[in-house]
Amino acid sequence: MNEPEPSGEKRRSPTIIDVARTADVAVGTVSRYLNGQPIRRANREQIEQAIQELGYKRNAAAASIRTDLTHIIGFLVPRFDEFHAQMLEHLSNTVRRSGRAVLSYCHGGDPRVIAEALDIFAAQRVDAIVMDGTADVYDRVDELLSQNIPIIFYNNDLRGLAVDRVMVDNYRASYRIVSHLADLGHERIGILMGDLANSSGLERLSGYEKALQEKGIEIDPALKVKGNWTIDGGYQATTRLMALEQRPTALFCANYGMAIGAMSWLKENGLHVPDDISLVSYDDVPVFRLYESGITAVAQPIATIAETITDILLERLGEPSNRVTRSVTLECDIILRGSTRRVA
Amino acid sequence: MNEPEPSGEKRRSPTIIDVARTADVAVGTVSRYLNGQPIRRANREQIEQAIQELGYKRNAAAASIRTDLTHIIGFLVPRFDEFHAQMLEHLSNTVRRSGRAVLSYCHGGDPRVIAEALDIFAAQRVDAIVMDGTADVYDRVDELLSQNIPIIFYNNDLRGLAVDRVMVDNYRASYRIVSHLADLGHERIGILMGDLANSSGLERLSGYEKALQEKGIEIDPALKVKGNWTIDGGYQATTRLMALEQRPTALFCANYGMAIGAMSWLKENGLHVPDDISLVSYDDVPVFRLYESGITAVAQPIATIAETITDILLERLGEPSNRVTRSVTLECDIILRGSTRRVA
DNA sequence: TTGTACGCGTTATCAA
DNA sequence: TTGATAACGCGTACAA
Repeated sequence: MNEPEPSGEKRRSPTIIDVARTADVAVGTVSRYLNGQPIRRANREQIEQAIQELGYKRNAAAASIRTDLTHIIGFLVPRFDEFHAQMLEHLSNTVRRSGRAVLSYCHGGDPRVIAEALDIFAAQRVDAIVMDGTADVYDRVDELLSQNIPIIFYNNDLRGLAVDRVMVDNYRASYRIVSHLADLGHERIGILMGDLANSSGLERLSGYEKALQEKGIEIDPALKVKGNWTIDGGYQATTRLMALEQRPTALFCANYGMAIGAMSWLKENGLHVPDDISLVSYDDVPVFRLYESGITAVAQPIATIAETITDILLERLGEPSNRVTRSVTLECDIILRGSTRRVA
Repeated sequence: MNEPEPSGEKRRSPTIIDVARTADVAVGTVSRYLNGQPIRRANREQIEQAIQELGYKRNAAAASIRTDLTHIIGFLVPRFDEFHAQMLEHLSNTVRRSGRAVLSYCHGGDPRVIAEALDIFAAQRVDAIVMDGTADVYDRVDELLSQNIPIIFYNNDLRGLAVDRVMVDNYRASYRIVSHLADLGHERIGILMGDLANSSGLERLSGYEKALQEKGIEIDPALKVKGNWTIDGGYQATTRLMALEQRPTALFCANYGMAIGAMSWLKENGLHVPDDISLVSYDDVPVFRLYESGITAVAQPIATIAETITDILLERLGEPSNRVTRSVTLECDIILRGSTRRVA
């Protein structure tokens, strides 16, 4: 349509052919140099000089078309909250050591965006996909798997798929932290639940219920309120819990966002932690050391999760494909601070 | 080396040729279909069925080798703290609307990693790069620019490069919030500075100084302490400030991380905000509503920053390259809460 | 509108 | 080791 703009137009990058010509060697030799294979010393120097001179940069797309390797890892999460952002940072750093980069996508819970993300990952031919497992992806993940793209679930699981998994023991950590509340004499413990379509949401609830059962505390359905992982949800949930005839004396927030929401409500209504109500949360963040007398929380081993994911990734990408999936479950720490108190 | 594993091997994905053969049309027709160009109705149906049947996914690398367009945006930041994580989330969502995805890299302040990231972006032939400007990149950015890769700086600037810029008015926001402290009668106001190699670090300091000058308050060098943007740095800086003979009566933390560090120190030492000391911070986060009586803070317009970046990006990628760079500076809001009080 | 054939920048093969 | 050349999957002139 337009006549070719001689200046300004995206200038053709120099190619391996240009390098070969400038260095006066064959393209095959340059390719071998680029891939770290041994070549004659004199040629190496010629090539290095030519690359420098031309400002040559290998075209990864052209390479991947032959090798079927892009050195890109797809990373799919619902949102970049504290937890997922930290995961991305750690994951970026661990996969970087093997020369890979992370293509991230954030779906906000929208199934269409999830499908879109997986399509893009497929089109980009990412070497592997790391994702927060969620119910809406079953078919598409299965499809990707059949094309032999390694997939690793973390945070939330989805049974029945031949993927690798790196999870934390949500059940046990919740059980422990709620037991702690019960040990302090709390019998009316409210839970701000995440989405129960997520395995972590379900497991954190189960741990809560188990702890109560074990102490012989009746489980009151009115004390189980959905907060949908968000600040707003946590706020609403707290509103409902505190409107009960028999208010809870302690709150278990199943993630950081909902804890913020709960604390907002409490603050607005002049209630203090732990004097007026005890509060514990999943996910430990730096501010939890600061708020009131400190918030007792479950600390997920984020660095270890990222390292484990990367280990599995490298193993998968190294070996000729091995269909035995790995499943790792890591323990969380309970960080005791001052947000709980004993009740009669 | 290994004999070819017939099963398990990364199965060849179906190609456009397979689709053409299955649909009994020519590859050109399929290609036109994929790119939304008009084709005969009967063929369209054949093709759609073939794609479905084969599970065909276009190979983006092969396409990009021809079009020089990858639909990938490179995103380079020092770390994924609250601010940058929110930026990534917003940026992901805005560029998604034009079918693009974000390849992110996190350099942790290491110049070698920065160089590595830019190399990878160049090799991947990203359509554009969005990055936090920093001094260590001058030459490499210039090189990228000469290859006509659009680059947009945000958060921190670096003069003398033909890049687009989306910044906030750090100077003015700092000036306003420090003036607020001065208006309340504070004369010894400590500043926890970020890295002065960053333009935002420098500008926030300048705004602080300007506010003091204007009120006729002498600038005491002892009240200006480096915190290097981190929690630890903020903690250390506060330690030094509070060890002064004449302690500050107010603290201006130049970012969220350092504010957390400062608040940690204050808490450990039994000082309350604002009764014992006033505190304001750059970067607004949800928890600032909660801490003590709320933290007065500068709120950056993150959504608008991301939208502006995307607008510029789309304009750049649309037009035949236009060398006039754009530079946008956005205003920040000052959110007044309860972390300051009047002094004699 | 459709089909053919070539080119894009790399890697991989094979003979030298 | 090296050079020559055939793939790789897709876009796109060009002729039909």
